[in-house]
Amino acid sequence: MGSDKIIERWVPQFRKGLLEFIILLKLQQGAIYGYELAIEIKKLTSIEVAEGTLYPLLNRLKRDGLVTTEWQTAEVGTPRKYYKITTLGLETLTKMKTVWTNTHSSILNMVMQS
Amino acid sequence: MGSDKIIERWVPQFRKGLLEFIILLKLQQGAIYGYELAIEIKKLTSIEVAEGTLYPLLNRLKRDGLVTTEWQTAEVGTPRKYYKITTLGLETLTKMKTVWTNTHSSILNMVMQS
DNA sequence: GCATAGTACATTGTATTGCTATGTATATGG
DNA sequence: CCATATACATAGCAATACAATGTACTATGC
Repeated sequence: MGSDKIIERWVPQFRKGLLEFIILLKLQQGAIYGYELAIEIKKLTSIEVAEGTLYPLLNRLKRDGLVTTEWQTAEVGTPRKYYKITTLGLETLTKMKTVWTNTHSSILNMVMQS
Repeated sequence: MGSDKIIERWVPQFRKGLLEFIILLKLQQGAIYGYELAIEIKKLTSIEVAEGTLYPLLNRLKRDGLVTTEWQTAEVGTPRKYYKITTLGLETLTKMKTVWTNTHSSILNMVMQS
């Protein structure tokens, strides 16, 4: 098996948890609805989030109180469910940033040593 | 539920996949056995790897041809199984470094914007 | 009118994988 | 002897990314 195949299997695993972090980062900039969020994430990180990944994840964030939701209907178009980050979400995000920063510097050290 | 509790649940998810990357990074510096590897990872990254996590993971890496193993017996002490990175492992590691770097810069951009 | 593509949300089932718990065996210090 | 540390290993559980599928509305071209 080539390394490409291995990477292909690894990347989704690598993303686990990371997606939650990325979504909260994006939500920090303002409320957004699911479909737009998927497009934004792809634009910003080149990560293609499947809808079967995104919606359950957003529901988990809501269940845990990190986001709230609000339906918005317009005269035209399908109703959109907007997600907004809560105080708890912002608190959590701050801690995630710390974990990310620490992990990054550890890994950077290991890369340097090699 | 407080943000600490949420982070506690998030961190293991965040590590998924990352562990493989960290292990290959360490192995790049030379062969090492499982028990020592766990201690090294904790020292380098503050990540406490449970043995029930580490050994299955090392076996996966072996199954996929990223590492080879060799038993080494000494006059005293328990025999140790040394893990050595293969060419395929080094190839894979290079690609993982790229993914890591790209992801990091994307996230950095999102952090900046906020 | 109507077909096609796009927008928007949602669920089910599967595979992967980190972790807890547990087990085996050897070595060492009190 | 008995606790602790070293060293490897497996079984079962829980979390989660993803593919596949479904519903419903809108926009565009013909």
